[in-house]
Amino acid sequence: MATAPDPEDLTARARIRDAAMRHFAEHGFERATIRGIAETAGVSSGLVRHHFGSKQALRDACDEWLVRTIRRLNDQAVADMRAGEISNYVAAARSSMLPHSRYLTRSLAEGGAGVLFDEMVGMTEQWLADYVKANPEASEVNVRHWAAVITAMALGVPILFPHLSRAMGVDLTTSEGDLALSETLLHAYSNPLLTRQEAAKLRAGLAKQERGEPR
Amino acid sequence: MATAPDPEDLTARARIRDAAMRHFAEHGFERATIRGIAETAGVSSGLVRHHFGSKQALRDACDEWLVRTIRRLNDQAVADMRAGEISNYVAAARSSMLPHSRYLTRSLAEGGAGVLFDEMVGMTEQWLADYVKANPEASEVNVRHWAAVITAMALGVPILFPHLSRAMGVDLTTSEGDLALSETLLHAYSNPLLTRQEAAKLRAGLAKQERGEPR
DNA sequence: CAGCGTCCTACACGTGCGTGTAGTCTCCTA
DNA sequence: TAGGAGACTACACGCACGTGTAGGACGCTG
Repeated sequence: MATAPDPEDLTARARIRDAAMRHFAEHGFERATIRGIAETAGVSSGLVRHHFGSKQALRDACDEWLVRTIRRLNDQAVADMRAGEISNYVAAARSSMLPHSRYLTRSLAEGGAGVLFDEMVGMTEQWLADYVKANPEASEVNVRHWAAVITAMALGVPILFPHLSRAMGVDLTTSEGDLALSETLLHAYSNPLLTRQEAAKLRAGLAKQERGEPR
Repeated sequence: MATAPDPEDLTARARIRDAAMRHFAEHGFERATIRGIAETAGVSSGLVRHHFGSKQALRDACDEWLVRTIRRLNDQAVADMRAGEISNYVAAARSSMLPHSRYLTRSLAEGGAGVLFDEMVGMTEQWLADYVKANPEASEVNVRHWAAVITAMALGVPILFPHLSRAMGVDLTTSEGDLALSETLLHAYSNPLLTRQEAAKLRAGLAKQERGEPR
């Protein structure tokens, strides 16, 4: 289960990248410094520049590496699931994302990691295609739009993790907190806030407003 | 309907605060500069320091002003709704938030504006209390937790606005985009992704895992 | 009018940053 | 063994930033 490090790892380049991901995750891109990253990696700041050229390029390299890593983990999880070796795809995806979630959410919130967002939307879209097949009454919507909105909403949770933790009154980094969050998420995903009738009514209101009704 | 500016407005202090909100919203706290804010406000950079003391204090003042403003608009919307003058509370809240949404979402994503987040959770919690009264079958969850999660998820949409816009293939800043987003949101809020049976099953799995099952 | 507080500007200071440059060391290859 | 490329360091540059300081302009109060 231990994620085998890339063969190219253990090199200074890999150490720099790992350190950069930690610093970007913890302090954000702006506050993170090349000198700090270099120190964490145990190299000189010049070497960072030698390997990556610029701070922005270092960030791009981190994004790209994360895309590759998550894609690999996802492919493996899908294969495991196909082989019947694993039952809970969501849990697998979650555990593969978790070590990088802080980096990922920061990058997303800062407007980066677009490729990853799109990829997640794509995965969700595939998932929803099956869902719509089983629930034809939900097919009145553009599935890609739906997938994008669901993805954005789902990402709101890790992005606002500190706020959420405080508002819930539970430290979400503990296992109790994780359990409480998981239960709440299951509840949220299984309890619609609007009935289909209410939604239809509001949708009609939207259309009317669109036709020129003042707000 | 035009929001009357505070009497203290039009002063240099107010102009600085407005400019700061624009810069923080557009560039984020780190990238925004006091000199740039001062230029936008048409004053010297020293005056910014004179009125607010430091960059962080300026940010705090912006947060505080936004809390006051949104609270005022919300109270007014509630009053209007009680008086039967307005039908759609969501639309009212949305339009009152919209001008500040970029500032708000950036601040939230950067870990700030905690007071506002908590306040939104509180509003959602009140709303959910009514909901649970009407739907007693949904009462097995901690309502505060539920409110916090819903709030975080709902905020994921504006926080990831650019990503969402790109993934949907629609410019969400246009009225067509706004309509598409609204319809998708109504769909998302009225179509649960899990049945209550599925959720119960997964919840049982969670409990089992908690009791020591290896992942 | 004198005094004073407030609003406001101009300008300098120190710092930490990303970046640039020159040079050393190590290892591989011909 | 010569040489050359890549890995790596030390160090300096220049700049933009937040912050500090000195002082002017205005208006109010005695």
